[in-house]
Amino acid sequence: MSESHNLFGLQDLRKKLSEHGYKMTPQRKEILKIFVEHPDSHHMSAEDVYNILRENESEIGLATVYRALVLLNKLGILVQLDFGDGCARYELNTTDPNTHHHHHLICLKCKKVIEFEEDLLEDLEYDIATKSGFEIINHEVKFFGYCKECQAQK
Amino acid sequence: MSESHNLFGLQDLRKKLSEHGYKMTPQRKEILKIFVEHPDSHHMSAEDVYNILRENESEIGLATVYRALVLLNKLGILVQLDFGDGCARYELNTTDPNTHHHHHLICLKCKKVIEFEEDLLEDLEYDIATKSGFEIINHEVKFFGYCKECQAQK
DNA sequence: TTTTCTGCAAACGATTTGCATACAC
DNA sequence: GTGTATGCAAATCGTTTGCAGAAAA
Repeated sequence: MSESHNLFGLQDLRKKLSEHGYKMTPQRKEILKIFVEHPDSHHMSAEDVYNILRENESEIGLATVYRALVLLNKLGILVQLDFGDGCARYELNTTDPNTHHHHHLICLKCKKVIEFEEDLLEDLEYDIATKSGFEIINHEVKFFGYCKECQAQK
Repeated sequence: MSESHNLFGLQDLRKKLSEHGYKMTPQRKEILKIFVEHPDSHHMSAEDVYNILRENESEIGLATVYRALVLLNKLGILVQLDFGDGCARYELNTTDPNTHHHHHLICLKCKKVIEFEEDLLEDLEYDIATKSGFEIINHEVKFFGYCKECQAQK
């Protein structure tokens, strides 16, 4: 199935857009395409996306990129990330609604961001819910430290 | 002992400053005092601190506040926090170096920030260290959801 | 044809910085 | 005295917004 090999294809985009009263435009299409076609270069900022567009001879304006990222995030197609480097970053939302997403290991030296797929926070969340009555929808975990490479040169 | 009742007194400030080649100034003293004297109003932004200063008839400039906060953070006297509300926030560093700090529960509706004192991440950190070779220095955990009060009105 | 979208440039808010003066050491 | 700190205003950076024209539906 095409759906399983490409979770957020353009048909999905069109559907999600019209469901919420938005229109399908070549700009939105192209911006989403960048995320789909760059699965390796995660964590792209608006500026990153804009630069790739300009490399591709695309005439999409920066404001349009910002607006598209906010929208795709609202539609659940992209997830917004914050690594404390002063700009919002995004990645394709590949998690199904029932699972939480991966954690990030941020190297204090080389600023590299490593993904870590594991979620051991269920116990902690249950604990919080019972103790404080807080209903947890999502969580964000960042670990700061030194990656293998930087440990050597420390 | 005065030290136990006031972890970061002015003597500590003076010492930490001179240790690193900085000077003790009335401005830095006064800014730290605000954090010490407002233990309840945590998570203050530069603007918050500046407003309190102006209430106190203090003539300290906003740029000085920013510079002091950055410095006090660097000296380990303050801890910088980020709740995704577009500005850096700070609180007194009351944790000893061997323990991690508390977590934050951020209400998606009223934006309230609740502190949660518990640290069950040791297992997870150990897991990450062994699996990825990443040396963890610190972590930051944020839980997003709905506080008791907002759950009712949802 | 109606409404939303785009691109540009201007506005924005948080933070930083250059510079002359003032102050801590 | 020497070097750092301050205060102000201007600069910066990421992001948002107003508006007139362009393009989906």
